Amino acid sequence: MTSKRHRPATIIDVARIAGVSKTTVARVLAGGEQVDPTTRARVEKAIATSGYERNHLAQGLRTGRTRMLGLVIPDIANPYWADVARGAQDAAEKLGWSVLIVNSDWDRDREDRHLRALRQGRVDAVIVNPAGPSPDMLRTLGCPVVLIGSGGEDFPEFSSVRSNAHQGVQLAMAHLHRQGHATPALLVGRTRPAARARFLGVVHDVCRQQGIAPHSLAIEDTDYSMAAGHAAMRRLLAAADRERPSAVFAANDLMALGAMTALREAGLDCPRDVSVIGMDGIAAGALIAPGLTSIEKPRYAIGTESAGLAIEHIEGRSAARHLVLPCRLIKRGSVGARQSTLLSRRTRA
Amino acid sequence: MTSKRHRPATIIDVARIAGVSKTTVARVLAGGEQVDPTTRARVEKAIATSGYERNHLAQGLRTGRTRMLGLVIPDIANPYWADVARGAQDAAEKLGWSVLIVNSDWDRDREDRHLRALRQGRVDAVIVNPAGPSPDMLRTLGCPVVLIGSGGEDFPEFSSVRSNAHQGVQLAMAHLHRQGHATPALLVGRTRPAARARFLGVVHDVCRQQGIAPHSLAIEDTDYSMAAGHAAMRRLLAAADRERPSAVFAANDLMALGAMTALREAGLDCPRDVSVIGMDGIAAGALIAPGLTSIEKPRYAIGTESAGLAIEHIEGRSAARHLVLPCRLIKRGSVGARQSTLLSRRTRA
DNA sequence: ATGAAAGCGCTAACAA
DNA sequence: TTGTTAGCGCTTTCAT
Repeated sequence: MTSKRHRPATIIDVARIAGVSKTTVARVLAGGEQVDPTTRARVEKAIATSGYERNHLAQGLRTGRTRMLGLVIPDIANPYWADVARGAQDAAEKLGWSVLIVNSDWDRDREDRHLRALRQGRVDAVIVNPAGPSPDMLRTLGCPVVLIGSGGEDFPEFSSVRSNAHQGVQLAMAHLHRQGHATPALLVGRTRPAARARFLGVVHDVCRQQGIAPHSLAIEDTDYSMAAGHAAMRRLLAAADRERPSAVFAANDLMALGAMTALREAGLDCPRDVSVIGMDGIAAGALIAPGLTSIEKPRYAIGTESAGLAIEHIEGRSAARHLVLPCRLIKRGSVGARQSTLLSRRTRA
Repeated sequence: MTSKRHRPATIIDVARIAGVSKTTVARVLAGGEQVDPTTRARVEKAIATSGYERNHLAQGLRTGRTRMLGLVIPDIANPYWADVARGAQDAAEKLGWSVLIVNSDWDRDREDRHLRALRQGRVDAVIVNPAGPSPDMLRTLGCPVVLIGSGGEDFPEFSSVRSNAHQGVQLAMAHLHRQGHATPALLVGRTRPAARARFLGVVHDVCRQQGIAPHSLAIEDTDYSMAAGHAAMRRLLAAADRERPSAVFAANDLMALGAMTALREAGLDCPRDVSVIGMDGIAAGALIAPGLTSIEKPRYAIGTESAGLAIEHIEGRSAARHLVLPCRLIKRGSVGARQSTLLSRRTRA
């Protein structure tokens, strides 16, 4: 009387049941090149009856491949990064890979620790939004690295994927322009100087393209939060030295939302009195009235593309590549055609 | 002249450098119980100079433990589940574990496939929000299972973690009651009959506790979306056969947001004319004016607790347990004190 | 077409 | 306190 074993079946169990060697089972498992159809059938039956499932750990140890990708992002609870993660997962899954997600919380030490941990035999490549520029750490990882986010192209040796900020800003400015708002006021965050400079630089480029004098745009320096956007809008409305802008372009949606609140509180109508456009395309923008017009970054695609690139690199194809993905204009109610000055004066009184 | 090796260092390399056996190195790695301080120092130096990092795959294969948890949720891009995931990750990380997240998209087949894949030697336990009731699949997994979400307690054999819907509804009803709204109208989704029944059941229980006749509450059956909530509110306002409710209690925030929009369009003020309370505590609720008062479910805690439970089970402690975590009232502007009928009539006219 | 045997990097008896 | 040895489950030569 043999005692029943409760441990998962191994390749050896299958071999015994089928009356073959484990090599043969392995061959069947591998998509079976040269195995006799009869043998194959026997093995397959044995696999089914034993409930065998391949042990990825053993396979990984032997082959040096885990078919796992590491994804280091600031925070999975942030909707932006959650979308990126979902994209990476979907692309990976389609190719039979998994994604191990870790959070850096924008902290370089945490990021480094995670990168180390991921490489301890767990993943074949990492996709990372670098919190701090630490090329040395990345270089010593000894596995393919794909950089995502704005800092990506600073390290040409690694592949990178980012959204096209220039084209996004252009989309926004062109849309405003078409509605008669050639010189919107700008709401920009000052807390991240690099991001601020990048944003303003791009806006100026676009202005020149559209034949607008960059310095005719009012710039209101503020913070990336809704409260800050609210305060900035109030300042803009209170400024006695210049006319009220017909439109406001906020560098993110949170500020745009704050601006809209300030407008409402001031008894002004959006978009009739002031149009507002944001960037990011956060979900809340669709839930308010009027809906927030915004520039949506290709979050999901950043995920899918970076996963694809990572897997490509692991499989030896291709040198480092730098992908720049287009943004999209989400038209909702917060941008409208400019009223004639007379009309807007009248409604204001 | 020895050629330089570019493969990662193994325990054997370390042993050779330190002039000891790999067992000794392993002992140092394990937190080194009985190793001579001198030897230990030599080994540690060897570890540092070689840049050695433990191979988790090999360790896992040998010990049968991966220190990885599988987390099966409907969708990581859904903020609710992203928060749960973050909680699980944080709790796991604190104990030196990792979490492998996969998405079921509320599809039973996908869920089953993922569960299978996770068990192929990758994770030591799974935490799952079951899309369909499939206890057999879970039983045959051969590893600890923790169920999260409403269906959890249907399988007493597995540990479960869920929010306390009863207490949450009680919080909402009590808050409304304190503000003079004893009999709010209910907005409930009809698409998920089980959830609908559960919600109404709980509301009725709470009514009885508070001495309110359950059937004095108007019930508007609708859908879980914002558009549906909007339409439902309009029906409520148009109903000629009963007075306009002083307050509305929506079974989720999306419906509540829709209701608020309908109110505004009808020229009514929230909360002066009609108070609104929702459930979920979504981020958008804080971004609109007035802020949406809501019952927040303990998403993050569901994650941390379920990860803790899973790890407990793996380490052999404790039998199945069923955790029920409290909800929290987020007071914002959408619920206000009831106006006297006279007053409300006047403002309406 | 099939099998025997070695070995991936590690841990855990057991021995010394 | 330290070392020897076996083996986790798999893939991969190399024989047959």
